[in-house]
Amino acid sequence: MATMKDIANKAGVSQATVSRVMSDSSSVSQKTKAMVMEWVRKLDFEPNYSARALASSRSYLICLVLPDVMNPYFADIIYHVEKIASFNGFNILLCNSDGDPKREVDILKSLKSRQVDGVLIGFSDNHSPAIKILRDSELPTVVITQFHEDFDCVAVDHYAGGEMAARHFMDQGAEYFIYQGHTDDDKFRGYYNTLKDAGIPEDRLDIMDLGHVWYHTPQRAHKAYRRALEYLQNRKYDSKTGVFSYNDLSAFGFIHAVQDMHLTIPEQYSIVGFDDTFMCQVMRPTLTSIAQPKEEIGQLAIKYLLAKIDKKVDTGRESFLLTPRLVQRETT
Amino acid sequence: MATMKDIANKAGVSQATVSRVMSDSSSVSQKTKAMVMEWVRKLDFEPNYSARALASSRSYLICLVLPDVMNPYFADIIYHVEKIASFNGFNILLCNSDGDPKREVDILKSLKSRQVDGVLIGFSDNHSPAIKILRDSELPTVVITQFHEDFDCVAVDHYAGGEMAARHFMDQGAEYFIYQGHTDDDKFRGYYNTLKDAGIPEDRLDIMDLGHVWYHTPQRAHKAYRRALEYLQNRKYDSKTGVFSYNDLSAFGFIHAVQDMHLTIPEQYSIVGFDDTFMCQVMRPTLTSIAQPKEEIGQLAIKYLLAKIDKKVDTGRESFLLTPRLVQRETT
DNA sequence: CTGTTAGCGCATTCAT
DNA sequence: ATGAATGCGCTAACAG
Repeated sequence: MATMKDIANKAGVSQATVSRVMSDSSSVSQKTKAMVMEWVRKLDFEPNYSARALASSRSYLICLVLPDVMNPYFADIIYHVEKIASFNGFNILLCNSDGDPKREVDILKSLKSRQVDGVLIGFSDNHSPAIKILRDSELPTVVITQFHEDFDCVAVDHYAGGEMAARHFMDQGAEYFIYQGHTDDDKFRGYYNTLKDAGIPEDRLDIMDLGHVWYHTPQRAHKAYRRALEYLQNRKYDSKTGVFSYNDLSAFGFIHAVQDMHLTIPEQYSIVGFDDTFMCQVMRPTLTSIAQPKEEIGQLAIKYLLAKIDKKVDTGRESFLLTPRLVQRETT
Repeated sequence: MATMKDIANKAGVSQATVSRVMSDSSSVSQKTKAMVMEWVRKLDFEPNYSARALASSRSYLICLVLPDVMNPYFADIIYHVEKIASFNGFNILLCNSDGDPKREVDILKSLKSRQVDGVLIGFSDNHSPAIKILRDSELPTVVITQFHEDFDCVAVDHYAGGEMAARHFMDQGAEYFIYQGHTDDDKFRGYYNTLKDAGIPEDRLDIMDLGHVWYHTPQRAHKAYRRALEYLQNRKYDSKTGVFSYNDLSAFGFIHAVQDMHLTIPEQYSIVGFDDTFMCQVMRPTLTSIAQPKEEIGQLAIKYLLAKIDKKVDTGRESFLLTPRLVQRETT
């Protein structure tokens, strides 16, 4: 590995001049610049990041902390973030918190010593102790997926998503409504409030709580399936029913239960998932789902973070609330 | 951020002693060690990685280069690799080559200047120009997923996988065989040779080439579906047929075509996918698939790489060929 | 426009 | 067992 010193010797200039050429900041004459660049090419020189980071406390490293890198939703985010980051000369340090606040704390503590330039994080929990650590670190940060008042955020309007599902069901003529998922969630609130405001009586809304986990496993679908089967077996009501699920995987579970009970989709049961994962298009029947603009989330988050790092943005808190979109398919 | 100097001042020792305590290598008296550690705790000291890397050329950074981080198969690998790496004090630098040799080359060129300690890579192509660069860099490297004679590898025996599919079909009484995918692949060879050796005439094997891409998109399934539909519409043969697909997504495409033609699974068409992604359990009918031991691949690869970095392993080339496993479900 | 100098925080060699 | 000194490769004043 050639160093600036090597280049300087060959080109007959000082090491500082080589540094100037590389950062092409301050003034360097065209002639010496050309000289230096020639040797940079000849010796295939690339500046040492560790040395640069040590001297300038700029590592060109962005840490991406996610609760579950296996989840296709986050995998999408990783892809778009990495793409733009690398395009701008930054590398991604990927950390999986596993939805565990302890791991999250450890990760964030290590960031300062890694001298990362910025952090992109999806918290495992909005009350994670990691939050204080991150705030105290004063690292440029952008929170993705959820909101947190202490940070700049790029999130999706889950409330609006719930609203969309509710309206869609009513448009389709549903008279009874089910929600699959935990109720401490904006998408539930949007769903519930919209139905209530439309005059739907409370006894026409059933809630099937499946607990909340980040893990993206087939067990999710199984659990939803079994709960749904049990539910359908004991059910007498037969007007058109809308089923809104907190994620696609659980929606598939419900679909299978409906099929096993020889009920019809979408005539008797109209189903809407959440996330619009690629499975929605692959499954039969194809699943109507609320799509989160994953590409936009990732791109916006990393672009905003890079701008913050470059001090191009610093006017206090700024958050982006992206609107989801209902993608209609065969289940409705 | 406290530095060793700060600790040294507080503890009344030299910075060198603090360094010794932190690396707990050379001899330090119990007393001074305790003193130092106390201040390390009090000041919440953590060594600066950039400085350490610069001085010792050890970054505790592992670069994971993958062709498609969105693919669930690789997402699994990322998860297991990150887990073990972080447990051992290493961080993961994640790079997506997008299956593009040019990007791959750029990534690998940058690794030296990043001073990464090791590389875990899944090549976009076994003839990628990136290979020479990586070889010349002399960085500790482990290649995952595929084989390459110039590197240590952790791969899966695709040939055996094809063999398993072939035998499985014959056991089920299939008389006609289809292969979906590109034929320049060991899983095809294993499939083909096994059938041939069993006396199956060549005209009983159809190949449906879908091209080879890393990208994991629903379009894959659509393409497979349309090709399969067209194929089935023109088909007269009606003995039991085994369909072996080079990945699960394409297998689903075939399944849908069979369903649309009102043919039966597994009576008329017996289908086996590859990868055993979680969709196999979620889809109806559930898909029989050749499972790659993803967890084992990831764990073995990173463990072996860490051992190489620690110079605990250096006895020439060593490669691991893991055996896949057929998971039978409803499609066979 | 360019060279000199002084660190950045740590590992490491050489003394003691 | 420990301190002093040196250098890793680069950035950032400070001179000129």
